Amino acid sequence: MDGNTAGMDDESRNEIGLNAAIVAVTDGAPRLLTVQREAMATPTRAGSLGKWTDSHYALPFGPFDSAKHRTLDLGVRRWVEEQTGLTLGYVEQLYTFADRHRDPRELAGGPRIVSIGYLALMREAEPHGGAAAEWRDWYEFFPWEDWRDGRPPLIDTAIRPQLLRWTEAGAETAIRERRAERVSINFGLEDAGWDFERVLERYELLYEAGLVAEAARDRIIAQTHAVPDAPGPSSGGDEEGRLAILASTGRPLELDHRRIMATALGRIRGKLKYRPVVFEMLPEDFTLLRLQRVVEALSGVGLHKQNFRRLVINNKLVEPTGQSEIGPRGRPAKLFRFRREVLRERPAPGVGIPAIRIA
Amino acid sequence: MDGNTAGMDDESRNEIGLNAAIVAVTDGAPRLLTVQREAMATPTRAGSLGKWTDSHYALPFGPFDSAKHRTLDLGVRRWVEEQTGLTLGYVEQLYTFADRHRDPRELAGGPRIVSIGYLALMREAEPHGGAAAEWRDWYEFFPWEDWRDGRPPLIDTAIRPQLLRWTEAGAETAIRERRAERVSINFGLEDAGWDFERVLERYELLYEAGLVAEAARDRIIAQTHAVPDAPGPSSGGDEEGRLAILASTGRPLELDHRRIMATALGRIRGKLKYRPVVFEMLPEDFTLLRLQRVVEALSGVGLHKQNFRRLVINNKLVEPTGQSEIGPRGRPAKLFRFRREVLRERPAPGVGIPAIRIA
DNA sequence: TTCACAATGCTCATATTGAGCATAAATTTG
DNA sequence: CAAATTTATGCTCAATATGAGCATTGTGAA
Repeated sequence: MDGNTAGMDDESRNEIGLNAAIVAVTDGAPRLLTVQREAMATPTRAGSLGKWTDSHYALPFGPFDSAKHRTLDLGVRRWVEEQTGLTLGYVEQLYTFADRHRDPRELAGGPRIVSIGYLALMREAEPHGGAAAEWRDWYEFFPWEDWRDGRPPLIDTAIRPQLLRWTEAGAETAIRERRAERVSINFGLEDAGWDFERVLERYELLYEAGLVAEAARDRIIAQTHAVPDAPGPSSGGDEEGRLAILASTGRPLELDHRRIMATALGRIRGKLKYRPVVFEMLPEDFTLLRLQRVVEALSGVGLHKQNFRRLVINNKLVEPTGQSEIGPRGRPAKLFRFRREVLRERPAPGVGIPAIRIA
Repeated sequence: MDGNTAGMDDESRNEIGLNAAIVAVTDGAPRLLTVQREAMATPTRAGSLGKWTDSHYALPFGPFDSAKHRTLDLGVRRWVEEQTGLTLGYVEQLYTFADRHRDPRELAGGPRIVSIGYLALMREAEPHGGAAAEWRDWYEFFPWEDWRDGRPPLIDTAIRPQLLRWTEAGAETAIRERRAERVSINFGLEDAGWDFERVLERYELLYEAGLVAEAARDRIIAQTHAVPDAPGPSSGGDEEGRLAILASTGRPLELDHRRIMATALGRIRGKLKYRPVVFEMLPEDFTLLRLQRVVEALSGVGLHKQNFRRLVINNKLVEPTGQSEIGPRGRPAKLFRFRREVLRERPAPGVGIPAIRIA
């Protein structure tokens, strides 16, 4: 170790990509801002990835440019603005990925990409930028994460069986046990054990088990380019069945963008509980039901209306504006606004999502 | 946006530094692993930084090398092993910083450094590596974060007065209001409002207000090198008083390492509550008091013994081993071990630190 | 008027949490 | 050796918080 950094050789210089998972909720639907991309430079055998083959959605992204960008998040803001015309408000860094053999650009022979993910929360607004920006329901990408109407059946019909098969296909006992434990923790049978924040862990498990389209994609690219030491055709199990379920494990995104999105989803769900981030996604005034719908959309669970209302009011997170909103039916709902003062009064104000209890 | 990345010019290539905040607890003292460094390449006017002038501690760190390192955290593990001889167990990524004008190497005319921070948790063990590795009590670096014996007096005697002075020195009303709010949220008067997780926010506030040694250091370096557009001598206020308190705002670290450490501390404190990470820092068997001391050391608060015990036992986080440990005095304490099964049973098992309540 | 439909208000049983008092099992002291 | 001291552990009680429902109140529509 030599104190100054002048001695760094070229190997230690890297390309840094900035990626933004931009999220909003409209009418109770959680949405992600995607940009449509012309067929990427990454070759895939057409049709081999099932019904999502033609889905070339990506997050807004671009390289970090230290000459132009004073900080990382200013870089993100700039790229997003260029690509979608949106000016971001609340922005938060998620995670930096740089795994070898997980990026199609690298697999295709390019340099290693260091990929920094960002989360941005938006009030609903139409994108009006260049690259065909478009909002899409985010449970399209993570169908197993939406529990608002109870446990999604596809977990037990499609995902678990394949995961168990993968578990058994492990070469050694130790590996099988380790896999079994991960499956049990992340996709366990009892609803009480489902941890809504482990979105990334679940996605990673599916990727490793070869059950999401990106895994198949990366494998194919690696084979095409004969990348040494790359993920081979995954260990054992029937390739047939595995490919068959790709269609039910959601829509893929370009590059490692679904991984970034998984990180984003997990982060939001966690943060919701102890920081008043929801209000970044609501208009100044809102009804309590509207607030509840946003929380439900993000957290993926349905909530008890009266108790939710009691919670936010007792915790003094909101205050009535005095006005009401007349709906198409039913009693008019009072309007509320966020009480910014809580930030000063309480350490960790959030809209606590009640845990599903163990019996 | 052009789909492939071949068009990236040199500006978008960056140096990436990997930094590890390695933490352990010994006898109730939370400790950070530091390496001693020969005088850094960054010139500082000797003596100008008060009593910490001669303190050249740093975190173990080194550049990310995409040829040698398969993933970022493998890179971290490698550097730490080389520099301290320690093999890391639990490792978690914290944050990636790349602000212009916050790194002495860049201020001194070098390229922009992208700095990725990692947190590692260790069981107590002696470092036996090269670079004079050494454990140091981490509240040396953050004296205002240790509330185990109540609110640290230096908050009100030294820090707040200076922060308030800084607040009033704001050029415009809007700036002053904004500063006042941040001070109130982060260093508020009522204990109930103290959020133990906002360690980074507090450190950043002190940095911006010029109240930590690193801020003075960066300012001096920037002036020495006549960096354009760099943080000038901070706005208004008496430079005297500000410099005077540097001695009481803790020991500095090289580069941006105290910032990384602040991130680490905040992260641990948050995670403690909902993931059983403490057990990474304890031996296989331990007494409940030992467990409690570790939690207290990390979280910075004293806990009610009986209630703490009830909490961990009722939540089935631990199980008795059947054995006891005979201490120098008093009734022997039963030994317990971590019940790994909770990971499968409950979504977010942790040792909940009771919040300080609002009246 | 009477309905259907939401929003709001309230109650009740069941945890969970905050504070202490009380007891048990060693060691040290007189 | 008995009493005091020290630490671990057990238990109780009041105050809150949470989970589930039933009840009531405004509105527009039939």
